[in-house]
Amino acid sequence: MTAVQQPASLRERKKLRTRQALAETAVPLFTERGFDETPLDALLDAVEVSRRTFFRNFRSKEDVAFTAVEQLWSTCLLVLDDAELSGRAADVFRDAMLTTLDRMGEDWYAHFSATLRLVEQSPSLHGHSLRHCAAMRVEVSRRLGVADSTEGRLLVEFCVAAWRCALDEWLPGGEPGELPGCVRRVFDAMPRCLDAEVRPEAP
Amino acid sequence: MTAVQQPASLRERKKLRTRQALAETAVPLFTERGFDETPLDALLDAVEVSRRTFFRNFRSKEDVAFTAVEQLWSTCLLVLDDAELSGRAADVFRDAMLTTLDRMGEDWYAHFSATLRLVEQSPSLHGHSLRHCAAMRVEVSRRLGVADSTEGRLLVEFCVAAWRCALDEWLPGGEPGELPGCVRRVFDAMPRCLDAEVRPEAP
DNA sequence: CAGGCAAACGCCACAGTGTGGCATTTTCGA
DNA sequence: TCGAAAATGCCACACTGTGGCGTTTGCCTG
Repeated sequence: MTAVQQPASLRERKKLRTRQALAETAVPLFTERGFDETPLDALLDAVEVSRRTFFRNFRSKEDVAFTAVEQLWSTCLLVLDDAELSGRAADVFRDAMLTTLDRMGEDWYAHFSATLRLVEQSPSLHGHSLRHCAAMRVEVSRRLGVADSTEGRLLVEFCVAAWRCALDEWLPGGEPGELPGCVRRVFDAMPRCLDAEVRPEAP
Repeated sequence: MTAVQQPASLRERKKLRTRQALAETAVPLFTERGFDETPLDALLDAVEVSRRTFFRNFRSKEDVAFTAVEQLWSTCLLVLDDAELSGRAADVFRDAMLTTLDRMGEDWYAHFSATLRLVEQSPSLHGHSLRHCAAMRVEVSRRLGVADSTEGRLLVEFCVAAWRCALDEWLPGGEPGELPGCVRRVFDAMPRCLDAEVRPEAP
């Protein structure tokens, strides 16, 4: 896994264990019963945790379903911090994301794709996902140092949009090894898309 | 205003009047006291409407603050329906949006900019805004007939992102006459943004 | 114009999420 | 071994959104 193994204190390990139990239980549970149809109490009963402790670990019901997504992005931001920044910003972002994907383990891919399928089904989760993307745009802009120009802000919006498109293309299959290819394909399509022409519909 | 004047029946006029009263009261009220800090009951007391009727008119508390935004997009979709679709999809979208803006009245601009300022302050409203944009992407994709290719989906994402950037540039001033200029500027910047280079930060 | 009909309304009660207070248990460090 | 800090569980509360149901209001026909 990507999480840095910090045995740390017994207390922190225990807290992290309940966090993990909540996240790993939540995704299958929500998938089976539906996100909006599943009361939070169902998860709490399953993991045997009180509401109070849950909300100390996660900000919201949506949050607990997003562990895999947040793991990805926190890793990606670390990669960006360590990367040497030079060249086209779009390439830098794409390569950072590819590096990030390379660091993820097999189990993460399973958890991640399950999360994406879940997000597609629930409007509230979809909204949460979009908000998360917006937050990531801010962080990425800062790290790429392109936040102060129109072109820069447009580019970051564009890159995150491309990332989402790559996920859309990947999801039906969902094979871990295929995601990097989807990312490359979509990023290659970016320059072409501006010349896309409308197709007079004929339904 | 953009709303088609349909006197219709007395009943419908009455219903529409309460809808309008709610929307026009909501934005200043939320602006003054903060969106999350203002209970819905405060608005209901101000307009003297029961909760039941409120939720028959609006789907959520966020929804009532979005009237101006929805007016814009419903008009824009109508413009797209009537427009002859040919040429580059990005240009078609930009021109449709410019036409739409031209149809809006002075009072709408005031309501709209107030709404945008409100959205910037509240996380939940911001999330609602992003979800609304996603819904509009679907509608625009359908109308432009570009939903079936990677380039097409990328383009629509890109266009809506450009629209949001234009709003960001316009908002500080907020003069009605300046928004079309912002839109043109940002759309002109789209091809350039792909070549944007990272700037080695030096904090 | 009278009276039935349907739509809109208001009131009530409920489920669900998220927050704060407070006592209790568990863990860390001295 | 003991005190401090942190995590937990329990309780109560505010707020949003929904459904039931009786009542009012406007519409439309005889």
